[in-house]
Amino acid sequence: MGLTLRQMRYFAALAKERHFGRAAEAAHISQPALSAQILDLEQTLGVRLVERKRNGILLTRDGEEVLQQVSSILEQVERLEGLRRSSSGMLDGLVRIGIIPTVAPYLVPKLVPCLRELSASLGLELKEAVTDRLIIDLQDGKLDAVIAALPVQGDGLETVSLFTDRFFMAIANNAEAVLMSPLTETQVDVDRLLLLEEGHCLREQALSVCGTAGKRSLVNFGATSMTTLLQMVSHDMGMTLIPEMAIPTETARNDIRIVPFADPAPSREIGLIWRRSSGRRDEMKALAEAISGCAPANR
Amino acid sequence: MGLTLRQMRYFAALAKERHFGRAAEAAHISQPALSAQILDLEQTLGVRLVERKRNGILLTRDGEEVLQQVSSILEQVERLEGLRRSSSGMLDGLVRIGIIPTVAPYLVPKLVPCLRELSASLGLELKEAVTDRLIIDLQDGKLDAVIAALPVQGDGLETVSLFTDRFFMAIANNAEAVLMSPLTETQVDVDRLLLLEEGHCLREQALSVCGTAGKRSLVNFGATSMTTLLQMVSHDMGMTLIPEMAIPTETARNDIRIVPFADPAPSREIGLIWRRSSGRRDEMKALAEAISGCAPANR
DNA sequence: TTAGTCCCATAGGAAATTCCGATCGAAAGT
DNA sequence: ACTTTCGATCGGAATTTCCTATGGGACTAA
Repeated sequence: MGLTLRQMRYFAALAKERHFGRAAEAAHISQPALSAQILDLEQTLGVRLVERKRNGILLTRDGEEVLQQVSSILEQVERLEGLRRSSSGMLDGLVRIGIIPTVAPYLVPKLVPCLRELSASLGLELKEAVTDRLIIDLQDGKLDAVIAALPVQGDGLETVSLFTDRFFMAIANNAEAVLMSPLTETQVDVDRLLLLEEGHCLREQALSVCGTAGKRSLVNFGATSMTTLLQMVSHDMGMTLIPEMAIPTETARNDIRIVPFADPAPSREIGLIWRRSSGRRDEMKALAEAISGCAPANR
Repeated sequence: MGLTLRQMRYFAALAKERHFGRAAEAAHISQPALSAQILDLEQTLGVRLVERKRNGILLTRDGEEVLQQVSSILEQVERLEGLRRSSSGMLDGLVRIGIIPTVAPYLVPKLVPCLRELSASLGLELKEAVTDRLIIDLQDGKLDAVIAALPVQGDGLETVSLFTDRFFMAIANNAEAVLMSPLTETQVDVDRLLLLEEGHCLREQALSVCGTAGKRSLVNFGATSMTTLLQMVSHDMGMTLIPEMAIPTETARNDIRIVPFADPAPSREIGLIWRRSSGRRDEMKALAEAISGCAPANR
């Protein structure tokens, strides 16, 4: 076939010992075995590498040249060989996590210090995008895990729940409309419901919660983020569904009123998703544990 | 044992095709064979390299890293493999030749253009030293061939004659001593015989020619070169043996008289010497041919 | 659900490579 | 000539690699 590491290793030994017998001993093989491999190497290279002399050998000029290259190769191989990951504890190296936009701003600030505490040798790389995009990237191997609202569909994915995030309604403090608390879906003025743009799962969830499955001709500004949405709310342009985890951040100003829903309060389930084939099930479970251990405490 | 090129080649194929079946095909082996080698590689490295998915595979981050190294190694190996000397015509590459001091100055000027004409792709590296030194270097592989006066002794050497170089006597034009021409050895005033320093074969040859095998208490200035020697001659400090090939160069000035010996004229045999084990017998024969073809024409 | 498909892993035996011990042959030294 | 040294060669054993056939998981399509 052509050129094996075995041949190179033996050749290197021979070049070092300058003697077939001793080189064979150093390589822990018999002299004929080494002899044959060297012969083979010479043949495949089409070059005489060593000069057989009475007292040992001498490298030909070609041999010297080849030795250079072989040494370099062996060195590199050795470096590669020394790579054996001790497959130490879980959560090592770089982990790339994708997070949906209606979770990221509220979770990330808690998540980062929390995970860094879990493992100092953990590199985080975060990406924010809508669920579909994240799932594609996950399946393409561009991400290691995704944090999104369940359920999520896609081939070869595995999922674990992180926490439940209840929904509330947000309305301007000085709103004309008055909402009873607790709220029932019938009270929602669908025409005044503000939504995120297409693609955000929260948009669909809001529509679902407010029982507007049918009538789809509603005012639809298509905001880009929760923050934008709530800015619109505070200007009394309407009302919007807000996840519990977003409340502390988004309602720091006091011009928004949060109205709870009547039991059973609607909610979304935030989960961690990864490729089943990644074989990192245990790591992911540990990661999920860490996340849910710090996330709900964001009050 | 650990890490073979085979594994790396298969891994590279797999990384390229991202599919075991296709990679196996590309590598001209069966899918299980490839599978096994990849498994082996993963085991020896102690790292999961690929993620097996329903539709093909995905490299893990470790896999990407390993691929980098593997590619580099394979590239280097390929470069090495492409080294196969076409073992083209003889006399290629660099040839290191050692020449004794009483030949070099007169032969080299002819030799260099002559050999360059023989083969354009021939690199010459010349070294001048006394025979013993040259032979040691030859045996150590520091030289490829030696041009010296025969016979030469040393293990594992092979020899071919280049040409015969007759001896003459050189004496000052206005010398007090008068020499009959042709000369017989009895006419030589041994006390006035000038010699090169120890180590030069010409010194011994001169002593031998002049029949001074026994009496060794002669004026012995120990000159470093023929040129020095002849300068001494021209100042009538004595006479010296001069090889025919040195005459044109050394007697350009007209203050030296060259006196031939009576038949049979004494001479030295200049030959080419190389290691039998070099396996370059044919090249050496060709080289010798080239040298003797240009050398005697130095008149 | 059930059958079908895709894809990689495993199993078992065949083929190729590599290895060893014994021996040969060339080159020097005694 | 006799011995020593050292690499090459030989024949068969041990190991590695390979192939075909099959298994088994994960989706898909009835």
